[in-house]
Amino acid sequence: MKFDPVLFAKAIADDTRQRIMSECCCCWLSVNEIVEKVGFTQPTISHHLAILRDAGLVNIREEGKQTFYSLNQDHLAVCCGQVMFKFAPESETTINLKQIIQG
Amino acid sequence: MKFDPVLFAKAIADDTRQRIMSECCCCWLSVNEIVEKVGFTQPTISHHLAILRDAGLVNIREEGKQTFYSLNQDHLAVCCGQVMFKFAPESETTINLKQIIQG
DNA sequence: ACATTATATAGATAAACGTCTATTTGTCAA
DNA sequence: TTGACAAATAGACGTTTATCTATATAATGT
Repeated sequence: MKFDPVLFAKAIADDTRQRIMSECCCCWLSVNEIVEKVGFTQPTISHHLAILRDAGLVNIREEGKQTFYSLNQDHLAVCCGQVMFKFAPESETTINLKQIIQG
Repeated sequence: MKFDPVLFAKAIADDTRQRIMSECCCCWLSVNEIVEKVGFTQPTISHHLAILRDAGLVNIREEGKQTFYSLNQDHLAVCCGQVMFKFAPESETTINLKQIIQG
C-alpha cells in the first residue's frame, strides 16, 4: 500500500488519460460513454482505464453489463501531496499543506 | 507561460529523473556531482536535466566550466497544486490548499 | 596556442508505450 | 439456448523514450 511516485506520475503522464480524468473527474461514466467523449476505440480506453486503476486513481462500479468509472479525487490529491512532501519539502505551499493535513 | 499538466507529469514520470530531483532537491549540484550520485553516464544525466529544465523544474547557475542545478521546489509545488485544482477540485485537501494560496 | 576539464549535442539502439483490429468473457433479453 | 451488447484481453505495429558511444562546444590553466 506504499506510495510509488513513479507509478503515480506515469499514470497521469499521458494526454489521453488526462482527458479521461477530466471527463470522469466529478461523475460516473460507463466505458462506452468515455469512448464517445474521448474519441478513441474501446480497447484503447480500457487500456488507459487499467493503468489508472492500477495506480488507484479511479473508483469502479460494476452494474450489469456495464462498468462505471469515476476519478478518485481524494487519492489523486493525496498523491500530489506526497510528491510535494518528497520533492518540495521546503516550499511554503508544502509546509502549509502539511499543517492542514496533520491538524 | 501557461501550465501544461502533461508536460509536467511526463517530466517527473521517470525513475532516473526522480532520483535527480531527490539529489538536488535542497542543494546545488554540478552535472558531474549528479552523475556520480545517480550513476548513469554524463550525457544521460544531461538529457534528463534538459527535460527537467524544459518543464521549469530546475534552477540553473553557470559558473566557469561548471553548471549547477537545483530543484525548483516552488514551481514543483505550484504544478502539483495545479494538478489538484484541475483533477481533484472537489477534494477537501484541494479546497483547503486553494484557501491557503488565495487568502 | 595547446591540453584539459565540464557540459551539451548528435546519432544509434533497444525497450516501453499508445493505438489499432480481432477475439474472448460476461451479462441480459427473447 | 441463442443473439446482442459491454468490457476486457491478446497480439501487431509504429512512435516515443532512455540509454549508450562519439563528437562538439566552451572555459581554464600552462
